[in-house]
Formats: sequence, structure tokens, C-alpha cells
Amino acid sequence: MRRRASTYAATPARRQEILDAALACFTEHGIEATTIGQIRAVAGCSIGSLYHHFKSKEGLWRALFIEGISALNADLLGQLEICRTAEEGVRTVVNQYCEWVSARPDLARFLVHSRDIIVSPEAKQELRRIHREHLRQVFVWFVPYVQSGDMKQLPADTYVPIISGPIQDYAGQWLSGQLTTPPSDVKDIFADAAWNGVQGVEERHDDDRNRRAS
Amino acid sequence: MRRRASTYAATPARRQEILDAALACFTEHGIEATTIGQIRAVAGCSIGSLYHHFKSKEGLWRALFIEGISALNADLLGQLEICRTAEEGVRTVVNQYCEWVSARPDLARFLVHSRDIIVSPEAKQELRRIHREHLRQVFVWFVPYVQSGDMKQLPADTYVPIISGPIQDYAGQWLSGQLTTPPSDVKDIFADAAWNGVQGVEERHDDDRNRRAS
DNA sequence: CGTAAACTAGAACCATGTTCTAGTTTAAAC
DNA sequence: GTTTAAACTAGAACATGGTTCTAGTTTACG
Repeated sequence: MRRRASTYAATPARRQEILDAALACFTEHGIEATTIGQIRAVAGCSIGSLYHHFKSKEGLWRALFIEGISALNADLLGQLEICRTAEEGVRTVVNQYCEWVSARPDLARFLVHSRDIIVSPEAKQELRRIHREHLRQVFVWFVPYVQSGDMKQLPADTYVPIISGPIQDYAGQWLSGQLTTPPSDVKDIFADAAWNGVQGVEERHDDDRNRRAS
Repeated sequence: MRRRASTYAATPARRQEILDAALACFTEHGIEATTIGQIRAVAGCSIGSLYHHFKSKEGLWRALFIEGISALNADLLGQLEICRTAEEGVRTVVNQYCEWVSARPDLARFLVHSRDIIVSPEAKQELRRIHREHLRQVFVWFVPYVQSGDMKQLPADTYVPIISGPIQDYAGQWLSGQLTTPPSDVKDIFADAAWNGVQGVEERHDDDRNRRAS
């Protein structure tokens, strides 16, 4: 007699309709300015239906956020799989982010801007967990190259900012309309800078110039 | 007969009380979760008084944001004034941000998190104007060093992400409690990375190793 | 069919930002 | 000093928008 959850065939479609409507509204009016009423209207459903699928407005944000960040993470890990050198890996991190942002700017904009909007402690904790797990997986990929000396030894928490910080900063500005040159046009510059920042000291040359008086 | 604005002696103090109360509430409950009622209670004033001094909740955010960002900018420009080399300038940009974030974490947290929360077009435009003007002033300082070759020639919009992106990313994580090592403890690493990313090609050595097959 | 859970609907509710009207205080003019 | 006009304060009334609730419909499966 006990029925499994979500045996209805049409459910996933309706759920997705609401998510799509929400993203469209966020893009048009901004995340903060979007109301449940607008989403409901675009999705063509009732308040009751919306609240049946998502516990709250924040629950809707959360679902959209998790969907987006998971796709982004999975895509990156997939691309890292086929990299064979540290440099390739670092450049892939930068390039993949550029491609992703260009390919799905609406979702990217939402991901960037929504980080500071999710408020409830449980949700925050879950998002942090996902983020940590992702970082761990990426970190694992790079560990051997740090040990081999292909990459510099640095405090663990500094790799991500050095590699991803610049391109994320640039992409954020581009997404909010402050820059006109798309990330894909400058990705090599940021890939260079990223690799430059973490590559190991090379042994073939005189390396004095990497040292300096502080 | 015509009276100048704000001839009341007590006004600035009351205004500041409200701003301080707002920042305290933001720190305690988060920006989004803070209500006008909470601010009013902490500031010990009435709704009418609050709305007299600030047009709206967003107006209050805006005032706090402008106060904070202006102080941050002025401090940086002051420190840049006394720098005499490109490397000193770049390192100052990184170090000053570290110091600022450590000295006034509440305000820094608000600045970082509120960027995406201010919604009204006019306010957004004003903030963008302030930001652009600040960037221009900083950029002007660096121009001679780019022309002299002390710094690499890059697309104009890429300097800021390369120099400030990593430390801002790190500081943001620290401010939100995800990291325990304060920015001041890793500032040299990020200053190294920043300078490394923008320093000009040095002529005394063989520079081939800065080139690579993409 | 019959049934139980998934789903939909929208009215009622409630929290919170904003406006409004009515007063009080301040400082300058006479 | 008294007057006067604007700055300021107060809090009730209002408006908007998120959430809850009750009632009904659809779906899948026995």
C-alpha cells in the first residue's frame, strides 16, 4: 500500500517548468526583485502547486543553485579526468569556467549572485558541504603534481583563489554588464596568470629571479 | 528665510547611530534577514525618524555602502601615494586590502555581500560610478609603470582581477567563516602572486620560459 | 472501480517595508 | 524673549508579497 515518492509521470516536467520560470524571472528582474507571483505566472501554475514542489522561496533558490553548481562541478571534473599534466589541469580549470559562463550566462549570473542570498542555516550548511566536497575532489586531482614539484607548495587554501580568483572576478564583472569583452576572449591571459602563479620552480634555469626582497 | 539643510547639531550623531545599529544587525542576523524593526530597536529611534534620515531600507544600505567603500578607497589611494615602484604599488594594493579586512571585518563583510543586493537602477548606477572613478584613479597611478615596461602590457580590464581577484576571493571565504587563517597571515603569498602576474618581462635573463605551447 | 497519495487551487493569513498625519524640537530672525 | 519655519520624531494605517490552510482533483496501482 505504501507508495514511493514521485510516482507521477508529469511531476519532473512541472518541477522543471517552475525552475525555468524562476531563472527567467531572476534574469529579467533580478533575484531580489522577483516575486513568487511572477514565477507562478510565468510557470503557469498555482501558488499551491509551487509550494507543493518547493517548501519556500528559498527552497526554490536552493534547488536551482544546487542544480547549477552540480552541473558546473561535474563538467569540470569530467574535463580534468582527461588532463595529463599539471599545466593542462590548471588551464582547464580556467577555460572550463569561461566556457560555462559564456554558455549559460543566466545560470552563471544566478550562481554568482545567489551565494549571499541564501540565509537559512541548514541551507547554508548544505551548500557549504557541496562546495567543500567539490573542492576536495579537485584538490585530489592536483595533489600528485604538488608532490612531484610540478606545482609550487603553498598553503592548501590559497590554490583556489590564485587559480580561479582572477577569472571569477572578471567573469562576475562581465556577467553584470560592466565589461564588454567576453571571458572567452581573455581566457588565455587568465590561464597564463593562473599557471604562472602555481607552477613549480623549474630546475633547468637560474631561478634567482623568482626571489625578491619583500 | 531659506534655511540650509541639516542645521541641527544632533543630526549627524543620530544618523550615525542608525548606521551603526544597521551594521550591528547585519553582522548578527545577516543583511537579508535584518528588518527595519530590528534596526529601529537597536538604534532606539522611531520608524518615522529612520525614514526621515534614509529614504528606504535600500537607502540605508546605500549610505552604509558608500561610507565604507569611500573609506576603503581613500585609504588605498593614500597608501599608493607614497609608493615609488610598481612592485611596491602592487604589493600595497594586496596588503592594504588584507589590513582593511582584518581591521573592520563587519564593514568588509557588508561591502562584499551587499554588492548584489542593491537593486534600484539609480543606486546601482551611482555605485558603479563610484567604483569606476576609484578604478580610474588607481589605474592612473599604474599607467607610467606599464609604459616604462616595469609592468606587463595587458588588456586594461584584466589588471584588477589578476592583482586583486585572489586576495578578495580568499578574504571573502575568510569573512564568511570558511577559513581560519586570517588574510594577514597569507598576504605575502598573494602579494607575490599578484606581482608575479603583472611584472614586466625582465631583460637581463633569457625569457623563453615565459612562453609555452598552448 | 476503489483508494490513497500526489498534486493543484486560491482564499485567508501574517510579517514587514513604506506612507501619512500629527505633533515636537531646534535654531535663526525679529 | 517671541515668533516662525524647517528639521525632526512618533506611531498608526497601508500595501505588498511570502506562507499556510482547507478543499478539491488527478494519477497510479491493486
